[in-house]
Amino acid sequence: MNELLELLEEIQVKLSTLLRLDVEVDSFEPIAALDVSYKGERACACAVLMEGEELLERRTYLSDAPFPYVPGLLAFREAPLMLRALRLLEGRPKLILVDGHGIAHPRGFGLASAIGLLTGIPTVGVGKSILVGRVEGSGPLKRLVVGGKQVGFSVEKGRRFYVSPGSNISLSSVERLVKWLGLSYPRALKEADRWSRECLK
DNA sequence: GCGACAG
DNA sequence: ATCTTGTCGC
Ligand SMILES: [Mg+2]
Repeated sequence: MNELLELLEEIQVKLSTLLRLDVEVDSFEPIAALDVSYKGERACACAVLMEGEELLERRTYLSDAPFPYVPGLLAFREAPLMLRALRLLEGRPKLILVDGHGIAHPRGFGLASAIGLLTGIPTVGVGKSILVGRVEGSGPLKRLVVGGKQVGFSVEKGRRFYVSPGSNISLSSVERLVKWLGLSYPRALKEADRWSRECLK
């Protein structure tokens, strides 16, 4: 089984070379958000679509968790479910927020990167804690650095969270997005979290 | 070898 | 992520 995990890690290393991190994105809406909740082996992925403060759509997809949780390999557990929920959306998001990191990952290929590569849509990873890297700088918007290179931001406004590009979007665009969000945790992700949990009750 | 380790 | 009740504070 360790061989399988090593194989999956090698796949991440190769796929990371296919990421597009030079795309300037200036239009973020309609914006989608993805999250997954669990109840034993049962899993529920939720995709929401928002425009301003209006929740345009809310779709959920239920199934059994296809893969266990292994730090660094979260994409193999949640991406398949998130993609199914995403496909249920009728509207087309200009950007997707994912509950989990983007390139702020040991091999530069987190959950948000997988979603971005598989959809071609700009994706941004939003984590509530650090998987890899350290925070540098000061102020409410700090730099998240890995191996001397900035891979994202540490955002502070009440609760602290970490943001990094998934794919199809540049680091500078992510910075503009964070400022556009007013440095606060995205309402869309709160909705996705709430409803993914709700559908398991 | 030991500790860290998204959700 | 989930397990879980009350409790401190705005
Ligand atoms: Mg979540």
